Amino acid sequence: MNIGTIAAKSGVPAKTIRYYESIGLIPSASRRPNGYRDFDRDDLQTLRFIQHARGLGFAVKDVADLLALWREKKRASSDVKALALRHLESIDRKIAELGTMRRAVEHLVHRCHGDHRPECPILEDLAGDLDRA
Amino acid sequence: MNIGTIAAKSGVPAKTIRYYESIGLIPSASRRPNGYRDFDRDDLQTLRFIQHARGLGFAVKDVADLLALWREKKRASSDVKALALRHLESIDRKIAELGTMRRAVEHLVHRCHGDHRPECPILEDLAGDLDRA
DNA sequence: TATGTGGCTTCCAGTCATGGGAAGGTCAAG
DNA sequence: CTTGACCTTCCCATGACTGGAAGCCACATA
Repeated sequence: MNIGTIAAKSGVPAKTIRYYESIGLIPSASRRPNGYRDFDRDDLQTLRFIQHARGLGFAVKDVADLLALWREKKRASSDVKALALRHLESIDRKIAELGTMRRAVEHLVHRCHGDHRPECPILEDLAGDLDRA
Repeated sequence: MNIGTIAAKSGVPAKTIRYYESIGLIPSASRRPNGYRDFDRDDLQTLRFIQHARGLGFAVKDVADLLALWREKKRASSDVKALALRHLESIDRKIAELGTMRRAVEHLVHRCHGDHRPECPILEDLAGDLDRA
């Protein structure tokens, strides 16, 4: 299977597959006599695994750990769960941060008339009071 | 005012201030005979403005636009509001995306026993069914 | 057989918003 | 006079790719 084929089947762009190979996330694909990479069904399954994990927001480093766990038949599911829980917490932190921003921005937006006049509470708030802090 | 002083007063690290100067977000600071940058109260106000806007999640490019609007006395507040609304929408998109991830990850976490055994629904789900798609 | 098109290869650079650290000049205190 | 805390410029690294150049390879058509 050429890289373009496995890219289409896995949803991972060819460019990204080469990148994953270069950082060691996936093993180096075997080569045909003409130098082209040659992928098989195992590679496809690995790339789909990666694609799913990335889609859930796992960092590439975490995906590497998940792949190792996946291949390790003597793994403890607690290790997988711990990794996923850490990820869940990091998602929650990001959501909380965005929520704080969202409320602040929305508050500003609501106070701004949004017409042809220059007066704007958004800019006034951003400017703040020079003698305040 | 030396860069370290304005860094402390604005909350923007000295390193970042030099970077902002290099990309033209702030004007080039004047220099003392010894080559040190010399900042004044206007610079401090500008950096505080930037710091607030960045804290609300505005991209540096957007901050540049906000700064231009701030300095433009003949601005229309509708331009400021439009920019803020676009930002609000981008925040909402990110929150929605993270929310989707959160639900999926949480679902997996709940189904995983998390003990010494290797069976793990998280890995099974990530692996998917090779003959499915 | 020549030519075109598309796929494959490697390598370099850019993205975004910094942070780290090296090499070297400056300044105030002890 | 030497320390230590500043300041300067410069280049490299981050994360996770993406774009593009230069050049080979494969196959279909004229």
